[in-house]
Amino acid sequence: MSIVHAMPGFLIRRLNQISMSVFQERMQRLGLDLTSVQFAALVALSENPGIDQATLAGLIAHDRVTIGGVVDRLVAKDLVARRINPQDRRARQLALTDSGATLLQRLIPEVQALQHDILAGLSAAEVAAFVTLARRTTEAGNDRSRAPLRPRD
Amino acid sequence: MSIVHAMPGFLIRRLNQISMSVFQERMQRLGLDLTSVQFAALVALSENPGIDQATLAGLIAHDRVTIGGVVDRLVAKDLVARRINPQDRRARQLALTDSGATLLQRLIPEVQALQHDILAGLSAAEVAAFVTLARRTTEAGNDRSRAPLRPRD
DNA sequence: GGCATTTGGGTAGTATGCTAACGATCAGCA
DNA sequence: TGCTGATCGTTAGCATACTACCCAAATGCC
Repeated sequence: MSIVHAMPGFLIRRLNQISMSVFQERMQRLGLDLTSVQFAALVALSENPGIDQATLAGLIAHDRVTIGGVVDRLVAKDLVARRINPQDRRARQLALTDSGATLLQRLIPEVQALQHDILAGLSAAEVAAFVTLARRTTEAGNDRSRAPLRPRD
Repeated sequence: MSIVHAMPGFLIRRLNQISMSVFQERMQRLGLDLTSVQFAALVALSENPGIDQATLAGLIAHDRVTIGGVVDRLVAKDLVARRINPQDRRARQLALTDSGATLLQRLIPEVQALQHDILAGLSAAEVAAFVTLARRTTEAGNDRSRAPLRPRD
Protein backbone atom coordinates (compact mmCIF):
# COMPACT_ATOMS: atom_id res chain seq x y z
CA MET A 1 0.00 0.00 0.00
CA SER A 2 1.43 3.32 -1.07
CA ILE A 3 1.76 6.23 1.32
CA VAL A 4 -0.53 8.31 -0.87
CA HIS A 5 -3.48 5.96 -0.46
CA ALA A 6 -4.08 7.06 3.14
CA MET A 7 -3.80 10.79 2.44
CA PRO A 8 -7.04 12.78 2.74
CA GLY A 9 -6.30 14.51 -0.56
CA PHE A 10 -6.07 11.22 -2.42
CA LEU A 11 -9.14 9.76 -0.72
CA ILE A 12 -11.14 12.87 -1.55
CA ARG A 13 -10.16 12.63 -5.21
CA ARG A 14 -11.27 8.99 -5.24
CA LEU A 15 -14.57 9.92 -3.58
CA ASN A 16 -15.16 12.52 -6.25
CA GLN A 17 -14.29 10.07 -9.02
CA ILE A 18 -16.78 7.54 -7.64
CA SER A 19 -19.41 10.21 -7.10
CA MET A 20 -19.18 11.49 -10.67
CA SER A 21 -19.20 7.97 -12.04
CA VAL A 22 -22.32 6.99 -10.06
CA PHE A 23 -24.07 10.14 -11.26
CA GLN A 24 -23.15 9.64 -14.91
CA GLU A 25 -24.15 5.99 -14.84
CA ARG A 26 -27.57 6.82 -13.44
CA MET A 27 -28.13 9.54 -16.03
CA GLN A 28 -27.15 7.13 -18.77
CA ARG A 29 -29.62 4.57 -17.48
CA LEU A 30 -32.29 7.29 -17.59
CA GLY A 31 -31.32 8.05 -21.17
CA LEU A 32 -30.12 11.54 -20.22
CA ASP A 33 -26.96 13.44 -21.05
CA LEU A 34 -26.48 15.61 -17.98
CA THR A 35 -23.58 16.09 -15.59
CA SER A 36 -23.75 16.70 -11.86
CA VAL A 37 -22.57 20.28 -12.35
CA GLN A 38 -25.37 20.88 -14.82
CA PHE A 39 -27.85 19.41 -12.33
CA ALA A 40 -26.60 21.70 -9.56
CA ALA A 41 -26.99 24.68 -11.90
CA LEU A 42 -30.58 23.70 -12.73
CA VAL A 43 -31.45 23.41 -9.03
CA ALA A 44 -29.87 26.78 -8.26
CA LEU A 45 -31.79 28.42 -11.11
CA SER A 46 -35.01 26.79 -10.00
CA GLU A 47 -34.52 28.19 -6.50
CA ASN A 48 -33.27 31.60 -7.74
CA PRO A 49 -34.82 32.46 -11.09
CA GLY A 50 -33.46 35.53 -12.84
CA ILE A 51 -29.95 35.54 -11.34
CA ASP A 52 -26.94 36.26 -13.50
CA GLN A 53 -23.99 33.95 -14.20
CA ALA A 54 -21.70 35.38 -11.55
CA THR A 55 -24.35 34.87 -8.86
CA LEU A 56 -25.01 31.35 -10.13
CA ALA A 57 -21.28 30.64 -9.96
CA GLY A 58 -21.22 31.73 -6.31
CA LEU A 59 -24.28 29.65 -5.42
CA ILE A 60 -22.70 26.40 -6.61
CA ALA A 61 -19.06 27.33 -5.94
CA HIS A 62 -17.60 27.61 -9.41
CA ASP A 63 -15.61 30.26 -11.18
CA ARG A 64 -17.37 32.40 -13.77
CA VAL A 65 -15.56 30.90 -16.75
CA THR A 66 -16.65 27.35 -15.91
CA ILE A 67 -20.24 28.50 -15.37
CA GLY A 68 -20.17 30.27 -18.73
CA GLY A 69 -19.46 26.95 -20.45
CA VAL A 70 -22.00 25.06 -18.34
CA VAL A 71 -24.72 27.60 -19.17
CA ASP A 72 -23.76 27.44 -22.86
CA ARG A 73 -24.48 23.72 -22.84
CA LEU A 74 -27.71 24.06 -20.84
CA VAL A 75 -28.91 26.70 -23.30
CA ALA A 76 -27.97 24.44 -26.22
CA LYS A 77 -30.12 21.69 -24.67
CA ASP A 78 -32.99 24.16 -24.25
CA LEU A 79 -33.06 23.67 -20.47
CA VAL A 80 -32.10 27.26 -19.63
CA ALA A 81 -32.95 30.62 -21.20
CA ARG A 82 -30.34 33.39 -21.19
CA ARG A 83 -31.02 37.01 -22.02
CA ILE A 84 -29.32 40.31 -21.45
CA ASN A 85 -30.55 42.13 -18.36
CA PRO A 86 -31.92 45.47 -19.58
CA GLN A 87 -31.16 47.07 -16.19
CA ASP A 88 -27.51 45.98 -16.36
CA ARG A 89 -26.38 45.27 -19.87
CA ARG A 90 -23.24 43.48 -18.67
CA ALA A 91 -25.29 40.76 -16.99
CA ARG A 92 -27.16 37.74 -18.38
CA GLN A 93 -30.44 36.88 -16.73
CA LEU A 94 -30.90 33.14 -16.45
CA ALA A 95 -34.04 31.08 -15.96
CA LEU A 96 -35.18 27.51 -16.51
CA THR A 97 -37.21 26.87 -19.64
CA ASP A 98 -40.42 24.86 -19.29
CA SER A 99 -38.54 21.84 -20.52
CA GLY A 100 -35.77 22.49 -17.96
CA ALA A 101 -38.27 22.81 -15.11
CA THR A 102 -40.05 19.61 -16.15
CA LEU A 103 -36.80 17.68 -16.42
CA LEU A 104 -35.61 18.96 -13.04
CA GLN A 105 -38.76 17.79 -11.25
CA ARG A 106 -38.21 14.35 -12.69
CA LEU A 107 -34.51 14.41 -11.78
CA ILE A 108 -34.58 15.58 -8.16
CA PRO A 109 -35.85 12.30 -6.63
CA GLU A 110 -33.45 10.31 -8.81
CA VAL A 111 -30.46 12.38 -7.73
CA GLN A 112 -31.49 12.21 -4.09
CA ALA A 113 -31.75 8.44 -4.39
CA LEU A 114 -28.33 8.02 -5.96
CA GLN A 115 -26.59 9.91 -3.14
CA HIS A 116 -26.87 6.68 -1.18
CA ASP A 117 -24.87 4.76 -3.80
CA ILE A 118 -22.01 7.26 -3.66
CA LEU A 119 -21.07 6.28 -0.10
CA ALA A 120 -21.31 2.52 -0.58
CA GLY A 121 -20.39 0.30 2.34
CA LEU A 122 -21.39 2.82 5.01
CA SER A 123 -24.34 2.42 7.36
CA ALA A 124 -26.96 5.17 7.57
CA ALA A 125 -25.35 6.44 10.77
CA GLU A 126 -21.92 6.49 9.12
CA VAL A 127 -23.27 8.36 6.10
CA ALA A 128 -24.74 10.93 8.50
CA ALA A 129 -21.41 11.20 10.31
CA PHE A 130 -19.58 11.65 7.01
CA VAL A 131 -21.97 14.37 5.88
CA THR A 132 -21.64 16.18 9.21
CA LEU A 133 -17.85 16.17 9.00
CA ALA A 134 -17.85 17.14 5.34
CA ARG A 135 -20.21 20.04 5.91
CA ARG A 136 -18.17 21.36 8.81
CA THR A 137 -14.85 21.20 7.02
CA THR A 138 -16.12 22.59 3.71
CA GLU A 139 -17.58 25.53 5.61
CA ALA A 140 -14.33 26.05 7.50
CA GLY A 141 -12.28 25.75 4.29
CA ASN A 142 -14.65 27.72 2.07
CA ASP A 143 -12.26 30.60 1.50
CA ARG A 144 -9.37 28.23 0.82
CA SER A 145 -11.18 27.19 -2.34
CA ARG A 146 -10.49 29.17 -5.49
CA ALA A 147 -14.24 29.47 -6.12
CA PRO A 148 -15.85 29.78 -2.69
CA LEU A 149 -19.52 29.22 -2.03
CA ARG A 150 -21.32 32.57 -1.96
CA PRO A 151 -24.89 32.00 -0.78
CA ARG A 152 -27.43 34.77 -1.23
CA ASP A 153 -28.69 36.42 1.99
CA MET B 1 -29.70 26.87 1.83
CA SER B 2 -30.18 24.89 -1.34
CA ILE B 3 -31.07 21.20 -1.29
CA VAL B 4 -27.87 20.41 -3.17
CA HIS B 5 -25.62 21.78 -0.44
CA ALA B 6 -26.36 18.82 1.85
CA MET B 7 -25.88 16.14 -0.83
CA PRO B 8 -22.79 13.95 -0.42
CA GLY B 9 -21.97 14.39 -4.11
CA PHE B 10 -21.86 18.17 -3.78
CA LEU B 11 -19.91 18.09 -0.52
CA ILE B 12 -17.38 15.72 -2.06
CA ARG B 13 -16.87 18.02 -5.03
CA ARG B 14 -16.30 20.92 -2.63
CA LEU B 15 -13.82 18.85 -0.62
CA ASN B 16 -11.92 18.06 -3.80
CA GLN B 17 -11.94 21.71 -4.85
CA ILE B 18 -10.52 22.76 -1.48
CA SER B 19 -7.99 19.94 -1.51
CA MET B 20 -6.66 20.85 -4.95
CA SER B 21 -6.52 24.51 -4.03
CA VAL B 22 -4.58 23.87 -0.81
CA PHE B 23 -2.11 21.70 -2.75
CA GLN B 24 -1.62 24.23 -5.53
CA GLU B 25 -1.18 27.09 -3.11
CA ARG B 26 1.51 25.22 -1.18
CA MET B 27 3.36 24.31 -4.37
CA GLN B 28 3.26 27.91 -5.46
CA ARG B 29 4.70 29.04 -2.16
CA LEU B 30 7.51 26.51 -2.68
CA GLY B 31 8.10 27.96 -6.14
CA LEU B 32 7.06 24.70 -7.80
CA ASP B 33 4.73 23.96 -10.68
CA LEU B 34 3.35 20.54 -9.76
CA THR B 35 -0.18 19.20 -9.39
CA SER B 36 -1.40 16.62 -6.89
CA VAL B 37 -1.84 14.08 -9.67
CA GLN B 38 1.76 14.60 -10.74
CA PHE B 39 2.86 14.17 -7.12
CA ALA B 40 0.93 10.89 -6.81
CA ALA B 41 2.57 9.65 -10.01
CA LEU B 42 6.04 10.50 -8.70
CA VAL B 43 5.36 8.60 -5.46
CA ALA B 44 4.05 5.57 -7.34
CA LEU B 45 7.11 5.55 -9.60
CA SER B 46 9.42 5.90 -6.63
CA GLU B 47 7.79 2.88 -5.01
CA ASN B 48 7.55 0.89 -8.28
CA PRO B 49 10.37 1.83 -10.64
CA GLY B 50 10.19 0.39 -14.14
CA ILE B 51 6.41 0.00 -14.39
CA ASP B 52 4.56 0.96 -17.56
CA GLN B 53 1.87 3.62 -17.96
CA ALA B 54 -1.08 1.25 -17.66
CA THR B 55 0.24 -0.11 -14.36
CA LEU B 56 0.89 3.41 -13.12
CA ALA B 57 -2.66 4.35 -14.06
CA GLY B 58 -4.00 1.46 -11.95
CA LEU B 59 -1.81 2.34 -8.98
CA ILE B 60 -3.20 5.86 -8.69
CA ALA B 61 -6.67 5.16 -10.14
CA HIS B 62 -6.59 6.99 -13.43
CA ASP B 63 -7.41 6.00 -16.97
CA ARG B 64 -4.55 5.46 -19.39
CA VAL B 65 -5.25 8.57 -21.46
CA THR B 66 -4.99 10.92 -18.48
CA ILE B 67 -1.78 9.22 -17.32
CA GLY B 68 -0.31 9.61 -20.80
CA GLY B 69 -0.69 13.37 -20.53
CA VAL B 70 0.58 13.49 -16.94
CA VAL B 71 3.69 11.52 -17.89
CA ASP B 72 4.22 13.78 -20.91
CA ARG B 73 4.42 16.76 -18.57
CA LEU B 74 6.63 15.00 -16.03
CA VAL B 75 9.02 14.01 -18.82
CA ALA B 76 9.01 17.59 -20.13
CA LYS B 77 10.03 18.75 -16.62
CA ASP B 78 12.80 16.13 -16.55
CA LEU B 79 11.32 14.46 -13.46
CA VAL B 80 10.57 11.13 -15.16
CA ALA B 81 12.38 9.11 -17.83
CA ARG B 82 10.32 7.14 -20.36
CA ARG B 83 11.71 4.51 -22.70
CA ILE B 84 10.34 1.71 -24.78
CA ASN B 85 10.49 -1.65 -23.01
CA PRO B 86 12.62 -3.89 -25.24
CA GLN B 87 10.81 -6.99 -23.95
CA ASP B 88 7.40 -5.54 -24.87
CA ARG B 89 7.63 -2.85 -27.50
CA ARG B 90 4.06 -1.68 -26.82
CA ALA B 91 4.96 -0.62 -23.28
CA ARG B 92 6.87 2.38 -21.92
CA GLN B 93 9.11 1.79 -18.93
CA LEU B 94 8.96 4.67 -16.49
CA ALA B 95 11.40 5.73 -13.77
CA LEU B 96 12.21 8.85 -11.79
CA THR B 97 15.18 10.86 -12.98
CA ASP B 98 17.74 11.93 -10.37
CA SER B 99 16.13 15.32 -10.34
CA GLY B 100 12.70 13.71 -9.89
CA ALA B 101 13.90 11.59 -6.98
CA THR B 102 15.52 14.59 -5.31
CA LEU B 103 12.44 16.73 -5.71
CA LEU B 104 10.20 13.97 -4.37
CA GLN B 105 12.22 13.57 -1.19
CA ARG B 106 11.85 17.27 -0.59
CA LEU B 107 8.14 17.17 -1.38
CA ILE B 108 6.94 14.22 0.69
CA PRO B 109 7.11 15.95 4.10
CA GLU B 110 5.52 19.07 2.63
CA VAL B 111 2.62 17.14 1.15
CA GLN B 112 2.12 15.16 4.34
CA ALA B 113 2.03 18.43 6.27
CA LEU B 114 -0.55 20.04 4.01
CA GLN B 115 -3.01 17.14 4.40
CA HIS B 116 -3.89 18.71 7.72
CA ASP B 117 -4.95 21.98 6.05
CA ILE B 118 -7.30 20.19 3.67
CA LEU B 119 -9.67 19.17 6.50
CA ALA B 120 -9.73 22.51 8.28
CA GLY B 121 -11.97 22.88 11.29
CA LEU B 122 -11.83 19.22 12.29
CA SER B 123 -10.10 17.92 15.41
CA ALA B 124 -7.45 15.21 15.09
CA ALA B 125 -10.02 12.61 16.13
CA GLU B 126 -12.48 13.88 13.54
CA VAL B 127 -9.85 13.80 10.81
CA ALA B 128 -9.13 10.20 11.76
CA ALA B 129 -12.84 9.38 11.65
CA PHE B 130 -13.16 11.03 8.24
CA VAL B 131 -10.21 9.09 6.85
CA THR B 132 -11.58 5.82 8.21
CA LEU B 133 -14.97 6.40 6.59
CA ALA B 134 -13.42 7.60 3.34
CA ARG B 135 -11.13 4.60 3.10
CA ARG B 136 -13.95 2.17 3.73
CA THR B 137 -16.31 3.67 1.21
CA THR B 138 -13.70 4.17 -1.51
CA GLU B 139 -12.74 0.52 -1.14
CA ALA B 140 -16.39 -0.55 -1.29
CA GLY B 141 -17.03 1.67 -4.30
CA ASN B 142 -13.76 1.00 -6.11
CA ASP B 143 -15.37 -0.79 -9.04
CA ARG B 144 -18.03 1.88 -9.38
CA SER B 145 -15.26 4.24 -10.46
CA ARG B 146 -14.41 4.39 -14.16
CA ALA B 147 -10.73 4.03 -13.32
CA PRO B 148 -10.56 1.70 -10.29
CA LEU B 149 -7.53 1.39 -8.07
CA ARG B 150 -5.49 -1.64 -9.15
CA PRO B 151 -2.75 -2.25 -6.57
CA ARG B 152 0.07 -4.61 -7.44
CA ASP B 153 0.21 -7.88 -5.44
C1' DG C 1 -20.19 65.83 -14.98
C1' DG C 2 -15.78 63.35 -15.02
C1' DC C 3 -12.92 59.75 -13.74
C1' DA C 4 -11.11 55.72 -11.19
C1' DT C 5 -12.66 51.48 -9.60
C1' DT C 6 -15.41 47.55 -9.68
C1' DT C 7 -18.09 44.10 -11.83
C1' DG C 8 -20.11 40.72 -15.56
C1' DG C 9 -18.87 38.12 -19.25
C1' DG C 10 -15.71 36.67 -22.52
C1' DT C 11 -11.11 34.65 -24.83
C1' DA C 12 -6.87 32.10 -24.55
C1' DG C 13 -4.31 28.83 -22.33
C1' DT C 14 -3.43 24.80 -19.23
C1' DA C 15 -4.46 20.43 -16.67
C1' DT C 16 -7.67 16.77 -15.21
C1' DG C 17 -10.61 13.02 -16.38
C1' DC C 18 -13.26 10.58 -19.13
C1' DT C 19 -15.23 7.74 -23.86
C1' DA C 20 -14.57 5.75 -28.31
C1' DA C 21 -11.75 4.18 -31.57
C1' DC C 22 -7.32 2.91 -33.72
C1' DG C 23 -2.59 0.86 -34.82
C1' DA C 24 1.12 -1.82 -33.05
C1' DT C 25 2.33 -5.56 -30.56
C1' DC C 26 2.14 -9.60 -27.84
C1' DA C 27 0.16 -14.07 -26.02
C1' DG C 28 -2.38 -18.18 -26.52
C1' DC C 29 -3.81 -21.76 -29.19
C1' DA C 30 -5.04 -24.84 -33.04
C1' DT D 1 3.02 -21.37 -38.38
C1' DG D 2 -0.94 -18.61 -38.62
C1' DC D 3 -4.93 -16.68 -36.51
C1' DT D 4 -7.59 -14.63 -32.64
C1' DG D 5 -8.01 -11.99 -28.95
C1' DA D 6 -6.07 -9.08 -25.47
C1' DT D 7 -3.16 -5.25 -24.16
C1' DC D 8 -0.29 -0.67 -24.50
C1' DG D 9 -0.26 3.69 -25.98
C1' DT D 10 -2.23 7.22 -28.68
C1' DT D 11 -5.52 10.46 -31.11
C1' DA D 12 -9.85 12.90 -31.23
C1' DG D 13 -13.46 14.71 -28.77
C1' DC D 14 -15.95 16.43 -24.75
C1' DA D 15 -16.76 18.54 -20.01
C1' DT D 16 -14.96 20.32 -15.86
C1' DA D 17 -11.97 23.74 -13.40
C1' DC D 18 -8.87 26.93 -13.09
C1' DT D 19 -5.49 31.56 -14.22
C1' DA D 20 -4.59 35.71 -16.63
C1' DC D 21 -6.25 39.05 -19.24
C1' DC D 22 -9.46 41.96 -21.77
C1' DC D 23 -13.71 44.74 -23.04
C1' DA D 24 -17.98 46.81 -21.87
C1' DA D 25 -20.77 48.62 -18.55
C1' DA D 26 -22.09 50.16 -14.01
C1' DT D 27 -20.82 52.38 -9.56
C1' DG D 28 -18.76 55.49 -6.36
C1' DC D 29 -16.55 59.52 -5.35
C1' DC D 30 -15.03 64.15 -6.03
